[in-house]
Amino acid sequence: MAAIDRSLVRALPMFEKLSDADLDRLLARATLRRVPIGEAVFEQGQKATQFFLLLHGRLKVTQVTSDGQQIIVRVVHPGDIFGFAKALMREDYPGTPSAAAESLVLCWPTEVWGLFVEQNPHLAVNAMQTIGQRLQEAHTRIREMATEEVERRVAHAVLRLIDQAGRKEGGGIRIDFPISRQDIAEMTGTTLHTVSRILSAWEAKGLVEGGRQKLLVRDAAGLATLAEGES
Amino acid sequence: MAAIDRSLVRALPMFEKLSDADLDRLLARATLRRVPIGEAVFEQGQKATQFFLLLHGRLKVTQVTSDGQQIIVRVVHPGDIFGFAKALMREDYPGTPSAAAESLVLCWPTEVWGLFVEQNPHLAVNAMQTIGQRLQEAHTRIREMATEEVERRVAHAVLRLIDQAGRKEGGGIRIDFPISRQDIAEMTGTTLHTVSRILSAWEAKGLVEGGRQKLLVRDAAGLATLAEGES
DNA sequence: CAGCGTCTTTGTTCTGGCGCAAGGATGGGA
DNA sequence: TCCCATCCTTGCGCCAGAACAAAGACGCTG
Repeated sequence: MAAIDRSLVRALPMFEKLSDADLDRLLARATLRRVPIGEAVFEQGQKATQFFLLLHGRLKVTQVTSDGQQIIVRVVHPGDIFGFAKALMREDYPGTPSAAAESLVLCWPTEVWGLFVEQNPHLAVNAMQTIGQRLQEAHTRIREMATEEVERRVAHAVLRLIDQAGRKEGGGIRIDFPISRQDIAEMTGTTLHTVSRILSAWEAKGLVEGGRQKLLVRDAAGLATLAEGES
Repeated sequence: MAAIDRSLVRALPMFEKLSDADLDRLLARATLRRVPIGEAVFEQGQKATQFFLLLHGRLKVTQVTSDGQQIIVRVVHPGDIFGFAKALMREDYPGTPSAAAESLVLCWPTEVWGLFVEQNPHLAVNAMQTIGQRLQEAHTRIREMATEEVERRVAHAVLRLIDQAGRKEGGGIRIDFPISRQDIAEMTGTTLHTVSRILSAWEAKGLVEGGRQKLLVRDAAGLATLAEGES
């Protein structure tokens, strides 16, 4: 399993209250895995045998419908745990997380989840809060999809992205991993064509600056205004 | 706080592994509240001071957008816990649960949540599974809203309803609480007009039977076929 | 640096379902 | 019993955005 970078793990809020001994015990059960761009950590429908923690990189979790349509359910950022289906009483993984950027993942066998939570109550509480936040986010998205039109949904999605994965750059905020129009379309329930048109319009207004698999937000405030309604 | 019907509580899966003594300790901190039709247990945005368990009846949880649009985020069924925002690190309630049918609710102050989980690990695990299931459901809904057209979404929503709140009745399955076209519209992200049209069409095909705030599903299988695609 | 696959842009056509409008049914309350 | 508040149905016009189509642009590979 090679050397697991303890400082990376230590820095995560989820583990900050853990004793060194407990942390070591956890890490002893873990394996480290490098995931190159495009590769999946596991596949939707596969039996859940492990759960994971993203140390570095970026994953997009997709679900495929029976008729082949694909959507992006969420984006996994460094420090997030994912794939803990077993803890939720599921036998299989509900989605496929694939690497949008070169990623580094910690893997534990599902049996360790018990250790994870029993031995250390914060972790359980923390995990619950995490899921709780995701639930909120999901509800927000449902509300957006139900009530807002496409342009506002895209604006919201982009704002969320720069919030979660924004890096300051001369004259704006860049989304810090490769993301295509298609991806944004799958996050907002529309088509890449429509997204492209919208981004072009925004670029003309000086709100953003596009590029192949790139997006730089020039005027986050303007975008927020747009997202909130009155265009 | 009057007499809390212990048999009602005992029957819930969430508490089945709890000792009588522990159960009593929990119930000692609870208050019982009757919620008449149309009334809200609490309001969206209100500070979270309590969490709840629905003993009897039916609640629909709505969220209102800044521009006044309303959607139904979920339906609370007997045995479900709800409004535990504090456990998820939120200060306020994210939605408004109002009674679709005369309801009976157990209320605990948020401080008791600690007791709830620490004293009894199953409860924590159970709560987490519950949230996990909701998260799944939410993702399913997101996927549906993103990829399916209105008729299929409505079909899915109705199927979920008869699954969660169906009561057998001569020649079909009835949704066991008052539900309007408007409600279904708010669950599927459409308008009551469209829902009405769809239900009329279904009625003509012999799939369902409508009525004021009523819905009887005559042919669940047919509906399922419709929901899955090939019309 | 030429070739190719992937990603993006932009135009045109077409349609699901929303907005608007009007009328009809149902049940509860006085 | 009648009235009134809700709730439901149905018709019609319109438009956001999907579907279809076809070029362009970028960047990687050999």
